[in-house]
Amino acid sequence: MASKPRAAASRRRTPARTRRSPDERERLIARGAVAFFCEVGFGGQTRELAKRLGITQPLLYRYFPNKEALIDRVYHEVYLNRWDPRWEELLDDHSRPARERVVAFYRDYAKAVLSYEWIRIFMFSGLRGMNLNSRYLTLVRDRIYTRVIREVRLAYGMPSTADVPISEMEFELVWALHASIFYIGIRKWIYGLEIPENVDEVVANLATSFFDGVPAVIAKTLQSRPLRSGKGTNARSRRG
Amino acid sequence: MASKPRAAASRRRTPARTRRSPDERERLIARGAVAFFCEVGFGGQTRELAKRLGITQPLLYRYFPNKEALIDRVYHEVYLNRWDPRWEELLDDHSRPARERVVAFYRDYAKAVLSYEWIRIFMFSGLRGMNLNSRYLTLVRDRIYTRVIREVRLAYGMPSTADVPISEMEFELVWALHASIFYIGIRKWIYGLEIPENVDEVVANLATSFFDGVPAVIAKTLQSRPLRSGKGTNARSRRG
DNA sequence: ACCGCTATCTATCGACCGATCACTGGAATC
DNA sequence: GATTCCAGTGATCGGTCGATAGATAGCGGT
Repeated sequence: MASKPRAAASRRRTPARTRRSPDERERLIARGAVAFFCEVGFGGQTRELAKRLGITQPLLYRYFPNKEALIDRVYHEVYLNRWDPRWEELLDDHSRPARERVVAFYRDYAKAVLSYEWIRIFMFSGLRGMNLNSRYLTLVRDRIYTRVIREVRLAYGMPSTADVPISEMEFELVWALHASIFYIGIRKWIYGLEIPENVDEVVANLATSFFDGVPAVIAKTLQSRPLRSGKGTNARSRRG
Repeated sequence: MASKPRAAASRRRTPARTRRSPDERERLIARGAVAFFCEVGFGGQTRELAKRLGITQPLLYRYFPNKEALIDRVYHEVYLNRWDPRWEELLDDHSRPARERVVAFYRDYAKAVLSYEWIRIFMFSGLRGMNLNSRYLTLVRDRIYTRVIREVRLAYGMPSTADVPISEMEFELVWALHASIFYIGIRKWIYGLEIPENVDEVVANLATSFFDGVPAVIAKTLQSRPLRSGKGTNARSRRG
């Protein structure tokens, strides 16, 4: 009975089987997987994902060997292709005032990062114990934070970062700015809180007051002893 | 065969059955559940939790009707009993300078909040779509943010919050401080990054520079138009 | 119009997981 | 030291979920 085809029925029960090219189907699945997993987390079920895609669950396994590969694809989809190389160029462009550049960068960075997908995938991958977050943030520190501090030093006539290495506290100040911006996304996309309508303006204010307020803080902290960091990812100091 | 007891075996196979009072066992389970779920997330399996507790999985169901009840207990264990009523008293204590009070509060708050359990449970519950986060943060805003802003206003001779209601941008400034502190915990307990050894000092610096930097920012933003907020949780303005 | 290829589907397997139930054995009571 | 009580266990059920295998149907080539 199970093997008997019931095609004799009057109505063809074509289950909306839309045949697509492998390339297109894979893109569709990858895109859907990003939307799906960043909403429900990586514990989401493949059947549910398939249902949202309008396909059957086994079809996923024609394009991805297993669920983990699908998740890896989501990571690549979200983490890569989101870094804008022009950010570094922008911060290096000495034809514009430093303050303007820093503010412009953070406005742009916030626009790229304060999205539902980015914020949630970032958190999910962090909680899952991936080291993708730390790798990404190491990139941010090396490519962005150092540039921002370099420009601040230059703008206020402080010694260049080549002469006096960046202190832990300086990094912490940039971290604080980064945090206050990123947390806007957390408030909205994770806590479900309302945030100001004009995020761009808030970000601009934060970046501006950072730039204006930094020298006072640095001057203050230079009087006290410097922070000792735990033996760390970023401690490149190899003084024996 | 299934019902036949195989007690005739030579060696007593007592499986470390330690009998405890119901109260104590429930506390043990609740405590273990907090440690377990905040590590692996709420998708963690009851069998694994039981194994860590050194008991069998069905025993969990003697003390909690189902997994969801266990999770609820974890929430209560972490969310409640963590709010310190003295925080409000501290911020209200006009015998000390406002700046000192704000800094002292944030040092204390950071000490309570920058823990593995709190940070991770907070994130997990947020990603799970609970509204516990927003309820908690509404509490923070009403009990803490308003007091902080009130004291800042007072300290700098600005109109009282009773006369001129707190602006969106003022809230955003406190949010930024909150974020820069909370994010230290995220960096450590979610991203697995190294953070400065002396967190207390960093927090003190952040709170101090917040207090010192606020008037300049407020003055600047008062010149421009105020932020319009999306119709929101916190918009108590009932102007029809 | 037929054929072959393969994208897609139906059916199902095996492991896992939350939950239930009847039984067990340690200790308190007499 | 027999009895009772109940914290704790072993066994298992029903549902879920990732993954596989064989059947089916849409499309291009001839």
